[in-house]
Amino acid sequence: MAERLSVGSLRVINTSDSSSFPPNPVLQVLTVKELNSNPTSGAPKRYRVVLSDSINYAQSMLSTQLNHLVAENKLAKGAFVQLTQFTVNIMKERKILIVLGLNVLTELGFMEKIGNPAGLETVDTPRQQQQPPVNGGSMDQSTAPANYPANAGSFYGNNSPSTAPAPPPMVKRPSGPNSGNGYSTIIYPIEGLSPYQNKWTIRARVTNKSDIKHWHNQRGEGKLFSVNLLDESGEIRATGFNDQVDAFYDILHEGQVYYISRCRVNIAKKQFTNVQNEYELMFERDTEIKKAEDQSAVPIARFSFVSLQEVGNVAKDAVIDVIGVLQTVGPVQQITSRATSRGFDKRDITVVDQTGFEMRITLWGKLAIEFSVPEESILAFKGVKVNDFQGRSLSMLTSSTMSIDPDIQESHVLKGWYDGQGRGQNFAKHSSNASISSVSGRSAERKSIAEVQAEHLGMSETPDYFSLKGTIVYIRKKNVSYPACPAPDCNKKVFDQGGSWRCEKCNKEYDAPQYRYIMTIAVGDHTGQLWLNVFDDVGKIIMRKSADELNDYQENDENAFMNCMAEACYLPYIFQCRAKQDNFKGETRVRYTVTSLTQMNWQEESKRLIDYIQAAN
DNA sequence: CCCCCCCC
Repeated sequence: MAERLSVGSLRVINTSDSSSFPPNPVLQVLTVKELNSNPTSGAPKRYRVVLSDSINYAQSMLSTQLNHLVAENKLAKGAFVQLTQFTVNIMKERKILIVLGLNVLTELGFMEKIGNPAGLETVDTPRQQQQPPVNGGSMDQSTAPANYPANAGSFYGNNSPSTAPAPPPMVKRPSGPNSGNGYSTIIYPIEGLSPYQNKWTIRARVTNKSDIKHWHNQRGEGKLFSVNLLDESGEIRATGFNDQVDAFYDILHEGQVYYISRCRVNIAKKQFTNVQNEYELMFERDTEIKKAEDQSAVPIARFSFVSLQEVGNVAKDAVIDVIGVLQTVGPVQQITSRATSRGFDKRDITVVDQTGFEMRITLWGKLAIEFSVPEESILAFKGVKVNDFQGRSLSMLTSSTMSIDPDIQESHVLKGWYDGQGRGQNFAKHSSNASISSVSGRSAERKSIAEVQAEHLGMSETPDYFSLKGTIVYIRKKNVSYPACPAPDCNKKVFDQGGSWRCEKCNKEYDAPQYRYIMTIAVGDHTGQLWLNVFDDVGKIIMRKSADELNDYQENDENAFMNCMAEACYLPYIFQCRAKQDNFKGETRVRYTVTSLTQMNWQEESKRLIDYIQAAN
C-alpha cells in the first residue's frame, strides 16, 4: 500500500503555492479526533484528522459535510484517503489543511502507520501566502454522499433531518448566477472561505439583516447594512456600503437562501463580530446575489448556548447565546445615555434554566416596546452582550436576535424540565455573591494559596471571596456524599428507617434518598495546598456523575469507585471560593467552600500571565 | 469605510 501514498506531498503543500500542489494526494489517516464543542450547542461536530504521507504528517480539519464518513467508520485510523479538494489556512499560527472533499480508498482497507512520519515545522507564513483551493480533477459524483445524517439534524428548523439531503461538498451549480461564464461552478462551504480565493459561490441563508445605518465621522460619511449568512458548515457576516446598499438591501430578505459570489473576504475584527468566523464578507460592485429556487437543506439558525450558570464565569463584554424560560416581564422604561444624552427605551425581562439560575436580559428600542411574549415561553438569544452590573446581566445588541419557542432540541429539553420541576423552583442570581465582591470593585480576585493564607482571608466577620487556579491533588473518600431529601430545594439529610428514609424537615418518608455531594478536596498550586469543601453542583462537575451514581459504586463496586476518584484527580480548574469563619468543637477555624468551578481556558490564562508580566515591568 | 448599543 505504501506505494500508493503521495510520498512527500505534505511538505510540498506546506511550503509551496497552490500552483505546485500535488493534485490528488493519497494520504494515510493517523488519527481522527472530535474537537471539543459545547454539547448543548446546535453546532455540528467537527473533526480534526492527522494525515500522513509516510514522511510527514499534518493536521487537517474536515469540512462538516464529510462528517458522515467518520460516523460510518470509513474515515478512521489507518484508512487511506485521496484528497479531491483542499485548501490551506493559517489557524493560530499554524498551517492547517482544510479538507473540502476526499475519497476514502476503501479497497486499501486499514493499515498500521506506514513509515515514521515527522511533524512539519511551524511556518510563520504571512496570511498573504494562504493558498487558493485546489480542485483535484473532476469531482467523481459517485463519491458525493447521498445524505448527511451527521449534519442534518443539528440545526434549528431542519424539519426532516433524516430524509433531507444536505448539498454535497461540491456540486455543479444547477442555476447559479455565474453558470456558463467560466467562473466558479462549485458551491463553497462558508467555512472554506478565505481572503485569497475569490472564485467561489456560497449558498447561504440570511439569518439576520440589519437596518440601513448612516454614519458620519472624521473619515467621512456613508451608509451600510449587514447580514448574517449561514450554511451547513458555518456562518459569516457580510456588509454592504453605499452603492451596495442600493444594489442589495432590497434583494436580501431575512430567512431566505441565496447564491452569493464575488465578495471581498476580509479579516473579521473579532471584537465586533457576533458570528463565529475568522473572516467577513464585503459586497462589491461586481458581487452577484441570486435567490435560490430551492430554499431547503440550509439551516435556519445556529446557536452555541452558554448555560445561565456558566454566564457567571464568562468575561464581561463577551457576546454569547443563551436559552431560557421567560419568568418576568418588566415595564418599558426610558433612560438617557450618559455619553450622548440621547433617550432610549428599554425593558428588562428575566429567564431561568435547568442550572437553577435566573438571568436578567435587557431589550432595547422597538423590540422592548413591542415585546408581548407570554410568560413561560422559551426564548433563545443569539449574540447578547454580557454585562457585569450586580454580578451578571445580559443586554441585547442591534445584532442580537431573539427566537420565541424555537423548534430546537434545547428548547424542548428546557420545556420538559420546566413543566416537570422547574416551575415554582427558586432560582439563584449571579448578583447575590457578586454584590459582595463588587465592594472590591470587580469579581472575586485571583489569589494564590499562599496569598489566601497570608491575607487571612475568611478570618473577619464577613466572608471573603477569591478565585484560585489549582489542581485537585486529593479527594477524601470518607463522606463523599450524604443521603438527602429528594423533595425539591429541601436537601436536608434523611435517615434510614429500614426500607424508607425520613426527612425531619418535610416530616415525610421517602422510598429512596437523593445523594448529594459534600466532598472535601485538596487543591494545590505552586505556593501550597488548601482543603476545600465542595457541594453538590460542583461535585457533579468534578466527578462527572451524580452523587447517587457514585454512591452506588462506592457500595457495590469498589474498583469503579476508586477509578472515578482517580480520574477526577490531577485536573486543573479555576475555583471560585468563599472563605468564612465557623466554630467547630469550640474552635474557630476558616472553611473554604467552592461556590463554582470553571474549566481551564488556557488562552485566557496565558493572557492573564502576559498582563501580569507586563504590569511588573 | 461600521464597530455606538445606552440606565441602574
